Amino acid sequence: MTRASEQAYGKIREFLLRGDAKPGEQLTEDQLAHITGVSRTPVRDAVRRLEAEMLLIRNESKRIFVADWSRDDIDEMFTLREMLEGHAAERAADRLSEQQIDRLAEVNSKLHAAVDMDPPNVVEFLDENRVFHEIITEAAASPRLRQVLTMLVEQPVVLHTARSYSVEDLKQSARDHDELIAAFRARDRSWARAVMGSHLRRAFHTFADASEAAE
Amino acid sequence: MTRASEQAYGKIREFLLRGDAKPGEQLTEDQLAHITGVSRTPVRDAVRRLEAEMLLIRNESKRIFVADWSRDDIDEMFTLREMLEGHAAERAADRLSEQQIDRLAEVNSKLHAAVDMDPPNVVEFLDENRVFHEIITEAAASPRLRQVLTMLVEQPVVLHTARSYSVEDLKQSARDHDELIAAFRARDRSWARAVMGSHLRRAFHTFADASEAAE
DNA sequence: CTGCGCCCTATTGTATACAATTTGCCCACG
DNA sequence: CGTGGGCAAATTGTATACAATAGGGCGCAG
Repeated sequence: MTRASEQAYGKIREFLLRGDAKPGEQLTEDQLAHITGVSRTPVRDAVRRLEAEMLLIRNESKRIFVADWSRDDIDEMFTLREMLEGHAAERAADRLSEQQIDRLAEVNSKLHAAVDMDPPNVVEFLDENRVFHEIITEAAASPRLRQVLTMLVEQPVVLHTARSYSVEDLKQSARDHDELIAAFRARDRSWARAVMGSHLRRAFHTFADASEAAE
Repeated sequence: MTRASEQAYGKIREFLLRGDAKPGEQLTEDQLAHITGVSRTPVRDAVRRLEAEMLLIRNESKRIFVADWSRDDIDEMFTLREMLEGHAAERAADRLSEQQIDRLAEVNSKLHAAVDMDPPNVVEFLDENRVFHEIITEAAASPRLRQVLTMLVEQPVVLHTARSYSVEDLKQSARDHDELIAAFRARDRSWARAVMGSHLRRAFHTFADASEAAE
């Protein structure tokens, strides 16, 4: 996908992640073409990708809607991520170069810094968090695993809810990363998997609690 | 995807699974349009789907090639299936209706029958096997899980190699299914997961042995 | 007033022409 | 003989017009 198609993908994704469209709302290819400034052809490409990531869904007659995930759906998403990223962490423990581990440490220090700001810079936190996890997924050196994990992308509701996380929650998350780095330095597959597992499972509960509190 | 797009997908997939194109071979959209009898537009849709299933890959300049999987790649595929289908089996154990379990038994009896023919009907075996696993995936009632699993589809080389499986290997596979059905009837999640795990891991070794023998 | 069917409109699907990019070749030049 | 530049051909990307299909509303009959 070159310029137009890639641009459409990026713009629509941002549009969805920012929460500009309500879950369940219908979108049309024409609308999206107008928003992105390209024709329907590349928009259709972008929509296919976003469908695969399940940010968009189609009804029985191919119309396009903004995905609407229940709490159970999100639970299931974290469970799948736990399995797959746990596996990725195991493989990464065998494969990460020292430089890559240093890079993880560097990213995580930025993440700590974002938390320590007043107020905490949650957007920065989420960005660095994504990079951190991507480095691990990449190091797992499994094309299928990577492809599958890109589909289990953060949902708008999760990103939105993250803005109300407590500083303590964010700090704990960064500490998890520290421990993950320690596991990698020790080349301990099982440790890495276990930390990743509890990291993601706690993340789910943090989300669920914040989500309930918001109601 | 309606007629043309769906038709293109089906024909190209069959084309690949039958092994009509060699791994690593380049294909062009025009060629595929000619083969499928539709224009490039729906072909491009179909190619996107087959890319997601990793039956096709693109090089750095977007040209299309038949995927070529190493033994390690296939090992990794079975490992991912083991995790995900193991999880699916757990969920299915809680959710399968009695009728669905009966249907599994019915499908598996056809599978036994296909094995008992002389010579064994391997194509029929593989078809019924796929249906069997799909029923379980469906019963897991997790859209993401289902979507992810459809990507971990059988590779041409696996289907091709299956033709040289011994009758005993095929029988063992059908027996695994019998045990899985027993686990479902007992509503025993752990049992179901364990059987699914060993079933798929053995399937990998059966493949790997047959594959080596062929060399 | 209600239910059914038809038609018009909204929306997605397909074909095709053209644009952009990439590849590979050929030839000039060192 | 090798190497690099540039041109032509092959291939993918985009726009647009038209086709097919689904949905919603309106009128008519009961």
